[in-house]
Amino acid sequence: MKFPSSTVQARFDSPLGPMIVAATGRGLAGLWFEGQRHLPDSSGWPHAPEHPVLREAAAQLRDYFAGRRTQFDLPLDLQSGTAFQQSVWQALLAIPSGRTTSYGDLSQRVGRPSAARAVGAAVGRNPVSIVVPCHRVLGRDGSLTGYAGGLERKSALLGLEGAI
Amino acid sequence: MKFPSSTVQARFDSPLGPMIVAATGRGLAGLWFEGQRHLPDSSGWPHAPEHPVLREAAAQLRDYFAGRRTQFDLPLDLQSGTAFQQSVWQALLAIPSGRTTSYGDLSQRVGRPSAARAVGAAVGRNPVSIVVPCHRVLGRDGSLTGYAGGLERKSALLGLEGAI
DNA sequence: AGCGACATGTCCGAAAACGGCTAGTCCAGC
DNA sequence: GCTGGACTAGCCGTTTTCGGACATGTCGCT
Repeated sequence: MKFPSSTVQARFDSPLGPMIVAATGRGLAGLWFEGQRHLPDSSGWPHAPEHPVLREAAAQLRDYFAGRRTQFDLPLDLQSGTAFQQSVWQALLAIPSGRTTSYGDLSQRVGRPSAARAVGAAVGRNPVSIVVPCHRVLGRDGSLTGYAGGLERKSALLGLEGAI
Repeated sequence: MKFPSSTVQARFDSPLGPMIVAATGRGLAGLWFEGQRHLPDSSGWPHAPEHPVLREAAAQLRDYFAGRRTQFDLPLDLQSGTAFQQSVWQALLAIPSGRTTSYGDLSQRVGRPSAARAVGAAVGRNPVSIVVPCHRVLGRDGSLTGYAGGLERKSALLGLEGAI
């Protein structure tokens, strides 16, 4: 969970609570609910509400929460994670809106069939909530299992996407 | 021992063997004998022999080894160390050429009178040999004790400075 | 059905090891 | 007596190591 010193941030007020958006020179690098688990220390990042990537992200998020958008079109910077984590996060991007998958399924897709548990840990560290749809991963039996932002938010997001 | 990704390096041939010089945007950040202890991994740093700081450092070092210079005038970047290490390295800069001091004395000057041993460890990690004169520190009884570049080089430097 | 065991990558805290030390003690040698 | 070497026991920041805890799933037993 390491971010370059050039990272900038802004605040975004979502229907599910206030969020922090972060970007680097390469693209959107973070999106967290305030107070969620695994929140990085963002105190050193300058606030840049006018940053083009942050502005565009906020716009698309507003559309998403309004039900007018089902997928995002933004440059992403996922380099904050390890190689394994990045491969997992990349795999998350392939899950379409309205669909869900399981940790075990993901582990197969990533080429580590027996690392379902490690995949769970990696999914939990996803730095870009919502845009990288970690909320679309359920237990094999369909249980909600967990969400860094709280299970209520997870089910709210799935409801919004019509995947309940 | 952490250096920013913007670090650049060059090679410098000293009478005591080849050395590596490194600089960041803030100034001279490293000067090591090839193969010495605690050598950082410099393989990722671009070579920039024409970098102004590196050029000037090489020039002053040539003068130093020729006996034409007893102190250096260069911007330094010591941020690669912890707060404690930086305070120790800073204290080293106060030791004039031709003079020596002891680890215990340094520990007092740094405000940690009983941390002589920790000071020893910090001195050993000094990233900028010669310019930050870690070779001017001896045991309380005047013994050479140690030098990351080898004791021969330590005594050679002290001889050059007329401090034997 | 329910329960235990095992596989897996990463992070985090705790504990131990590791030094470019020193002051103190104790003995040989002169 | 004085000196010097060997040994000891504290000293302390940093680095390394180690043990759990996780957003799981499959297998084999009861």
